[in-house]
Amino acid sequence: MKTMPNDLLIARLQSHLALDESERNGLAGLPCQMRSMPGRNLALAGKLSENHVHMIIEGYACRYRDLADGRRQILSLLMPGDVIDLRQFVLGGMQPAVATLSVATLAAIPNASLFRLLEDHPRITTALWSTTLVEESISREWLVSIGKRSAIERMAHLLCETFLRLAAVGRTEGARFPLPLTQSELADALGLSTVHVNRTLQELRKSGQIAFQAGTVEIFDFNALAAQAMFSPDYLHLREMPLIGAVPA
Amino acid sequence: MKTMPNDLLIARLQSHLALDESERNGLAGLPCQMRSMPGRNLALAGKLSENHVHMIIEGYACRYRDLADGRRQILSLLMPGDVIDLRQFVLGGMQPAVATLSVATLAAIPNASLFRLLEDHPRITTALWSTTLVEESISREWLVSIGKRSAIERMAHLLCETFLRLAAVGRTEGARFPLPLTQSELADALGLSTVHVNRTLQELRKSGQIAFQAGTVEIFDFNALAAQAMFSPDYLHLREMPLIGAVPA
DNA sequence: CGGGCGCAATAACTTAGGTTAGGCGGAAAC
DNA sequence: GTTTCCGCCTAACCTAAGTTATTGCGCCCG
Repeated sequence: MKTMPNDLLIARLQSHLALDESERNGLAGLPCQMRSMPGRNLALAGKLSENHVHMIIEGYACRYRDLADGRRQILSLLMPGDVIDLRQFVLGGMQPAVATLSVATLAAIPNASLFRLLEDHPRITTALWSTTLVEESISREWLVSIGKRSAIERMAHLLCETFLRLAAVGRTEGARFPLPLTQSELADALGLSTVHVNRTLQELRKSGQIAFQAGTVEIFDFNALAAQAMFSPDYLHLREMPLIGAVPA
Repeated sequence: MKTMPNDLLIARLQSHLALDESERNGLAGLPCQMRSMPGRNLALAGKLSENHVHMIIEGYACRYRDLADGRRQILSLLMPGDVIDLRQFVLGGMQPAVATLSVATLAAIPNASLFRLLEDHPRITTALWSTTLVEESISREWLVSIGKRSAIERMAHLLCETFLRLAAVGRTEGARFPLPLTQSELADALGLSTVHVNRTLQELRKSGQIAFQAGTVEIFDFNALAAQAMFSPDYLHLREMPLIGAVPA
């Protein structure tokens, strides 16, 4: 049961760096408003307060960039446990746009409270830093995908990655997980066209690797899919990875 | 004159966050060994001590990933002022491989000294964190390039980005700057084939946009090149950007 | 000083993936 | 309850970029 927002934050931070009792207590004491985003495809641009740091509690969102002529690139998927606006918190200025991909609920922590907490507990700064480094690591892996992997490999890689990230926060059910993206959103994430995403999914279905309907993916043989994608999970920096073996072959 | 390694580090950190006197003094007092890497194309894997954080003082390097079947993706270019191994410092574990792209000289700071400094000056942690966030921001922009920009746009974008990054550390001369990459290294960075990099460079030359010979690039009209690439420099998070205007049109 | 090698250049040909254009079905809207 | 719209699917065709191959040059090395 990780629906308490502060617990989710603590769990996320501890997945990279062990925290002591007083640090955990400090985090647990952070004031934290819940904010629910009612629908999909909502740009969060003006909707999120600049004076708060937000974390996804439930649902999906993405970072994206639009080019002047309408091309769009989705830069990352954001899932429960992911913190959205640390860049803004640290560097100020703008960060890439964020939009929901499903109904979502966010937790909002006032910047000032977080600042105060970090003054008392400098190691929490390091823990938060870690989460941004992991995000960067994922970004880099996407770079490898888009730069060097074929369409099927890319798709397979994204599915493997998403499966493990969700498993780490308890959002998988066996080999199934929710993936509420349209094919054209997948296309924007993978640097492909919508049509080709469709072809690619057909191929993965026909070869019996996955099922994907109604926003739910099922991976029939994780290890095979991972091999095809040249997926290796180190870059996710998950400390525990009990689930790969647990997936039925 | 930024050849003193600690000064370069201070300058880099201050480009994101103003530091006070005692913080600057602390940084200036960091012990720091110089290490020179004699040639290009040296993987730094075993060569860098895990007990030090390294910064590039002179020369070029890159992060890269090799896939099992020989495909390679260059993930980022590292230039004077860039810190190489903060991920390892914070998260431990592996980070993507790094290789030199020219003769280079590095500064090595013992992890232990840095840890001690960060305990006394927590804001320096935030400043270091900022540098990794800027790197991430650049990664994301590469993602946009490889995902959505055409070959010429990609090349133009890389040249604009590199020009500004080098200008920020005083490594440009007017509109010229060193870029000691082979066409096949450029290909690995841009997600293109060597042949197509060649074609693309020819085209940029024929249209009078750039000169590129002997490892030196000259940009004849920065603003035009930036427009073609849909380059906008915000993502580099440079606080001062006096140089765009200064480039002759 | 001659042979080999890495890099740039270019040409000929192939292909993965993009583009355009429909059709089909379900769900929200009126 | 029909209309509209959006998402999925398919087919035909196109093109940007990949692949393979050859040449030539400068440089290091023997």
